[in-house]
Amino acid sequence: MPGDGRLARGDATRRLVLRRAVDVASVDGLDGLSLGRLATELELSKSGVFALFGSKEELQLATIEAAWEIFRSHVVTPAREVAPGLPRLRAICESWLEYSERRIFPGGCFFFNVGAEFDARPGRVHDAVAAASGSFAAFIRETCLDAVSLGHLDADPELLAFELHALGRAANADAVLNGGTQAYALARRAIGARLS
Amino acid sequence: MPGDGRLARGDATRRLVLRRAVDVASVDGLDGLSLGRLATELELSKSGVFALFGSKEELQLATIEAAWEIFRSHVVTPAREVAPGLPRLRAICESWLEYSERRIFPGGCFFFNVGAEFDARPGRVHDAVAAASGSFAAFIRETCLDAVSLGHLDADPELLAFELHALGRAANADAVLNGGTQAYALARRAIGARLS
DNA sequence: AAACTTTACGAACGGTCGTGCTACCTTCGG
DNA sequence: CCGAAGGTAGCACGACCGTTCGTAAAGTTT
Repeated sequence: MPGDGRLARGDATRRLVLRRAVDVASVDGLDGLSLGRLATELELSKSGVFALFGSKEELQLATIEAAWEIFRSHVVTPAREVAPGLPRLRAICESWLEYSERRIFPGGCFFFNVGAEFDARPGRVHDAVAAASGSFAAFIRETCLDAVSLGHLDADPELLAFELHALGRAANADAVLNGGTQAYALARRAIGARLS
Repeated sequence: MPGDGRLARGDATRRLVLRRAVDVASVDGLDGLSLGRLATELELSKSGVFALFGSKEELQLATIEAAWEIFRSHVVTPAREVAPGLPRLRAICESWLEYSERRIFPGGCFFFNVGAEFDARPGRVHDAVAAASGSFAAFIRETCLDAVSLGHLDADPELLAFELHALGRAANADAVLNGGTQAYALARRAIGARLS
């Protein structure tokens, strides 16, 4: 598509940079991101990449937003199409485990990694990560509440949500750190026992 | 104490540097460690700190080892003094939660943070982190196995160990990221339900 | 007392970082 | 058809990075 005017408007380049940025950040962290590295790998100029975002922090924030869109499209949106309550809860857990296991981000769950990276640092990046993470936790919690109030389950919704979220993240952590898929099998067994 | 020969032998300086290094790394990661920063904060010369370790990677490995010693003294050793089986299992969980909650490392659990940081990167640092993390996981697993074979509990030991480890790490992650102590309360409830 | 090792320092290296500034070039509005 | 707007590149900056080298003390050994 030569002469595409929209390319000049930069949205395409922005997307190109961000697609690479989320992958890099999922492995090396948001601090591991560097303008120069992105520019070299994508055969752009460092100043061009810089001008697209204005500062490194803005690049980090844009990367979080881009990762959040990808996360939602793989985990949240599919689950929302399933009937509320227990079926949706099962769908959340399964799509999340697949999202981690299939390495949608090469370093495993993006938000697990950057959450651990910025958990104890103040600033806008921390807040953005916490907001995204908290938003997904709230989604699990609400679905647990639905499942209980619909009579699908007998449990404390908040406690159940904490447990399910914990099991998924532990599977991601163990699998990425040690390799193999055994952690996912353990998580599926534990989740299944809780959602029987 | 002027004229203390052992001080000159550098072990004291090494300890001084490592004590600061584990704290810095628990917040900013092992990549966030820098020779210059450590030297400035401790009022030493950068080359002096460098000479103590020989390379940045060696500093990172030494930092992991120092953190592991601290971790063991706060979590593993106290639990080992408790009777095997269920009592020891309870002790592990409680001492680990206290270790996280009391911020023995200012950024929360050291191995949670550096585990997430290096999970998807190859190299000696990754291997050292995985070894430490795996060693503690094995300790939990063995204690679960004892508890079951002693008749204290009826459960799949491996699954139980995975669940307990997951709950603790999730409490650490949520508490450090969002502040507050609610996550620890949730974890204690979930653990208590599993160890009844 | 002389020889040697260890500890720590200061200066400097090549490199990369994030960030400006300037200029080119394409696209778009009047 | 022209001028404004904006994406992109080139270049330079100051700061910090890990690393190396030479050197001055201090401690240990002989």
